Amino acid sequence: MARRSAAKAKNRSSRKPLALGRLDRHLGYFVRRLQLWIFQDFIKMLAPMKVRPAQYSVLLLIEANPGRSQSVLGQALGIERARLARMLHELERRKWIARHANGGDARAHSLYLTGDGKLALTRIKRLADRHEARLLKRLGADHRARLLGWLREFG
Amino acid sequence: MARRSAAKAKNRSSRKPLALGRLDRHLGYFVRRLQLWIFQDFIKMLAPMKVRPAQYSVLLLIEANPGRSQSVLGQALGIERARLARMLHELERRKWIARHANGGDARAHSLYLTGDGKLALTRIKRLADRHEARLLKRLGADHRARLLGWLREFG
DNA sequence: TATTGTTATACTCTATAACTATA
DNA sequence: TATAGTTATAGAGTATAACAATA
Repeated sequence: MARRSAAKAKNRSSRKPLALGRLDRHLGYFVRRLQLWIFQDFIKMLAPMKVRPAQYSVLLLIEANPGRSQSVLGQALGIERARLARMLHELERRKWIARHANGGDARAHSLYLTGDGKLALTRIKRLADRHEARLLKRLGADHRARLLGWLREFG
Repeated sequence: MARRSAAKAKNRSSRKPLALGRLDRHLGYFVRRLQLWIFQDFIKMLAPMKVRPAQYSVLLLIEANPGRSQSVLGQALGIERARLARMLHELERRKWIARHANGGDARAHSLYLTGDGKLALTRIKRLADRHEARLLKRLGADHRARLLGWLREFG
């Protein structure tokens, strides 16, 4: 039988499940696994808009805080300023954000969403909601709420 | 006064704390922040041995499951086989692991720690313990234990 | 035909350093 | 002197594809 020989072949290389060893005691290992699952699901669900998690967080923060500078934004999100500069160029190329002169400081740029950006963000949020719903289903409402509460405290 | 003018300069660009907007409702955002904190602390504490989180997880899994193949190891850790091949070359170069012929399958390599590798892993574990202690202090014993329990369920 | 391990490429992200123009 | 933004480079990690040897 094909099924039996496939099972046999598999047995040769992965007979027993692997022991985690000390990894089982490391919070970082499990946090990383959850984070990977979430980001991969996010990227998959947001694929129609080609938006990655970091870009999404930048768009949301500009929406909630229009007119602020790159350095402030980068600090809030923990994105290095060199990386943020390139990311904003990409978002500008897509006509989703605009950089204007900052009244008080000629070195700084004030960041805003464009009309296109606001429109795109509406669609992006709908896709992000779907992702969040899948996560909720995976974790359960109770777990999710308590996890969120604790992690907010940590940050 | 220097202090006052510095404060004034700061006020111009970061007067108010930033609003998180919808980010505050996304579990992924907070999971990512915790994961970043943990990995950065891990890398800092393990700097004397120049070991990164992924390498550490590979060493622990080889220790707990000697003789298994690369493909099995990679699947267990979610590391892509091409990436794992390069990582194992690096660990082999440092004389921490060895690849032997696998009895049943001439395509596969069986992975083992060398004597050097076991010795190094002893020191690595001590540093990893310090990292875990710092995390425990940061989170609190209660939070940590409950988080670990929940995240284990998820994986 | 499928799998194991390898090499190669492209892209994202992190971490630096160096540069300019302001402050 | 220090800061805001830019450019460049190096390294890690992810995602593919293609390949040789073997199953």
